[in-house]
Amino acid sequence: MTSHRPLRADAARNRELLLAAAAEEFAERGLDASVADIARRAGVGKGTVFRHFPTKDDLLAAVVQDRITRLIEAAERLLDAEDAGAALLEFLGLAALGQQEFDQSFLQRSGRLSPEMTRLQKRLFQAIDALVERARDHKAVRPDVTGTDVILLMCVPNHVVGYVPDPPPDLWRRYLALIFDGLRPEAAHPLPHPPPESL
Amino acid sequence: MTSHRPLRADAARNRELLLAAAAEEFAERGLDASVADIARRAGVGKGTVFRHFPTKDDLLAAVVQDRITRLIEAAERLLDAEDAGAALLEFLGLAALGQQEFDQSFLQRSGRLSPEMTRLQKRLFQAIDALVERARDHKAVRPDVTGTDVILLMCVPNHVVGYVPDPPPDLWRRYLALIFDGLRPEAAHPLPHPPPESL
Amino acid sequence: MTSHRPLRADAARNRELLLAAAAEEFAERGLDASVADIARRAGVGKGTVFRHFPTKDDLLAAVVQDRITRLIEAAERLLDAEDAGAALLEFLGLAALGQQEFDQSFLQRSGRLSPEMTRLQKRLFQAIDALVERARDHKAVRPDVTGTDVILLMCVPNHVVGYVPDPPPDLWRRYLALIFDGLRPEAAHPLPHPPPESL
Amino acid sequence: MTSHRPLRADAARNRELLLAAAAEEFAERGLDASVADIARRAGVGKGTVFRHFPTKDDLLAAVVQDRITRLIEAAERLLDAEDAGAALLEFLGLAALGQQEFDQSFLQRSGRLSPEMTRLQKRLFQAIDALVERARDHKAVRPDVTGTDVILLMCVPNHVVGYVPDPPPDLWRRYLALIFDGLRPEAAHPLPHPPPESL
DNA sequence: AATGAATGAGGCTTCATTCAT
DNA sequence: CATGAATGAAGCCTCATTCAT
Repeated sequence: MTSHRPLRADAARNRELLLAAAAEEFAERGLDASVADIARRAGVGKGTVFRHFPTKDDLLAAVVQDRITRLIEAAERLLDAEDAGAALLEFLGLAALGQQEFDQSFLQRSGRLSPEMTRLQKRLFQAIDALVERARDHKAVRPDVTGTDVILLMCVPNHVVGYVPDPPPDLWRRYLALIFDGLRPEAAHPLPHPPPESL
Repeated sequence: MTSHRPLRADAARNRELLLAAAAEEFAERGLDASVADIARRAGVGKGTVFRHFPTKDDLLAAVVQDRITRLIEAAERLLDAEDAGAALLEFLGLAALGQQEFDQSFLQRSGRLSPEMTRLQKRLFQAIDALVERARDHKAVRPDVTGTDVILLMCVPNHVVGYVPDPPPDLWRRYLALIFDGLRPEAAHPLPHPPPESL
Repeated sequence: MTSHRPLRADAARNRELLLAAAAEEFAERGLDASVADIARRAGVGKGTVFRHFPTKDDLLAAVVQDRITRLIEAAERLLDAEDAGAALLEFLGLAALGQQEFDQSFLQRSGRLSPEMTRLQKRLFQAIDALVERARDHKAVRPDVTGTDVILLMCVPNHVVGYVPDPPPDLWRRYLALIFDGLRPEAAHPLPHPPPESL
Repeated sequence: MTSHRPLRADAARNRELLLAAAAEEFAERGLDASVADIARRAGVGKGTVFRHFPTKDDLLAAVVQDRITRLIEAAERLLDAEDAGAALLEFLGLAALGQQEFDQSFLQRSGRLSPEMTRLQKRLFQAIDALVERARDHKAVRPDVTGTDVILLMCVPNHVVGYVPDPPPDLWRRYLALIFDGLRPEAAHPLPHPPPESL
């Protein structure tokens, strides 16, 4: 997909350096991270950033695509797990871990996504839907919870940890556990509103 | 506190228009919302913003103070409610409702707050602590949940709704209910990480 | 001259307050002194400034006119003094004293002066020319020095004192003395350039 | 000092263009000269100014440092001249000539100077002190005149010429000569005030 | 007539993006 | 291809001036 001619070795390496640097910088500084800082962190010139990614937004999109691809792999792999509840929990853990502080803002901008990204997003959402359905079937998750709910709650652990001044690196596990307990059947009270149709 | 002489009628009106416009603009665009846009939305000139709020940060602070003050009132009033669990739930509902137009990100920046704001923040947090303690005493909330946990989760319902394209106005209730179910004793599983000490 | 209808008593008083405040503020802060500060110093509203002086430049012009008028009086009075050299020195002292720190910038803007100001300026210059001529006739001043030279050097004492951090209030007298010694015949060496024709 | 790697050819050229434009603009408009005007005069974009000088103050500092460095060289070189009086006069001439495009108002603000600038300023002042002392020893200058006096009077010739509408380019020589005659022993009258201690 | 609120042009600075080297 | 210099739009803020009260 979108397979342009293969990059020269050093160019490919720069691309990876940039993606890594951008991910870290966006994580630390938010979407206002400056291109200059990203370039510096990657050890390349500012111009090189724009050779690889015509736009700052494109760079962000590439970072997001990277993440989303890994999430798809994880989700699809976990569909074969034995314990459906544990599988869902693990997926959410991987999602939180992989995004340490990286705001899932790509969800927000469904509108402006590239076709490629839209495709990937859809595939991820389908995998999550399937994970949730299995967990629901196994009574690991309450029946009134949908895949969309889980998608929306997926980024909560990292988000709330962002409010803590110097957060311990595993603090997100606490909030993932709390959220997940809310998805279990045991404490389920009727939900006052139906789930949203689509994202 | 900070009660200067009463403003002229039109000035007072502009101040309110500005606070409202700023709250909306900050909610929609985040903290990067431009002063010019806020001024336009309020229907006043750029300079008028600075007559009322010498700095963009001051404007933000005023919006936040507005919100926080209402939250304090609600929390302290609900401390006298009969049903401690229902009181906590209602508080969280009021918080979500009031914040529909405003991301609670001010919690994040304890560092740069004015003394006045720090004072208000502390008072709000104490009231929430008390609400949670009462709810815990009444077994409406699991024993391993702290006030700080609730403070951190408080802004989740609105936050996740922000990811939904054209959200129904009451959708947040669904996610508040899910979160709250996670706080109940019934589904409690051991939490893998202690709560953060302070914010 | 420019005798509009006489001002009401309080208006006249405000005009004086403003002229005094403006003179001080311009002296301390330079031409960047803000109208708001002048108004505050005079104890009136900003709007009142503009009622009396349509423009900040007009206010400055009025201050200057005030000074220039007093200088004219002094110069014309001193034309009758016995000792022509002492008279010139005294005039320069009065000029420095009266302008304590007030930059003689009106000289600089001969172009944009009002007719009234041009008239006054011309009258002042004529009086100074006469003072210098008399001093020259009495051998108190070297023969190759003109009135224009003196006009140009008139503001030097205050100007250089402006470079001293916390100047003693009479420091300008030192530099006036040095300048004046340069005008005396005793040390006169040939001047390498003719005087400018006009200002 | 502060010798970074050599600039690219075009960048070096722009830096010089900017320094020249800034010197002219500051000379004409005073310290309020706008960065935009300086950029326009140099024929570069506004942003380029900030690439070379992060702050307007830094630009001013660079201009001043340029001037001051040349003055130091001149002063230290002239310390070896035979005729001490002629040396001082020549120094003042060079100062006036070099400053034709730049008001020496930086002397005024010892407070806000960078350490580097303070160092240079001190060195210049020491050299001038030495020049004056030698001239005094050779009876070329009256005994009651100090280096500080000369420093203060140094910028007078250009300053007064600034009041003349279309000044001939060498007019400053006339006023330097007049000032210098005031420093000679021949016309010395007792000075009514001691010199300032320091700048 | 006085006040001070409102206005908007203009100043300094940042930063995504373009382009000469 | 990579670099970093140049650009200019856009942001925050100040202040002379206008105008409703």
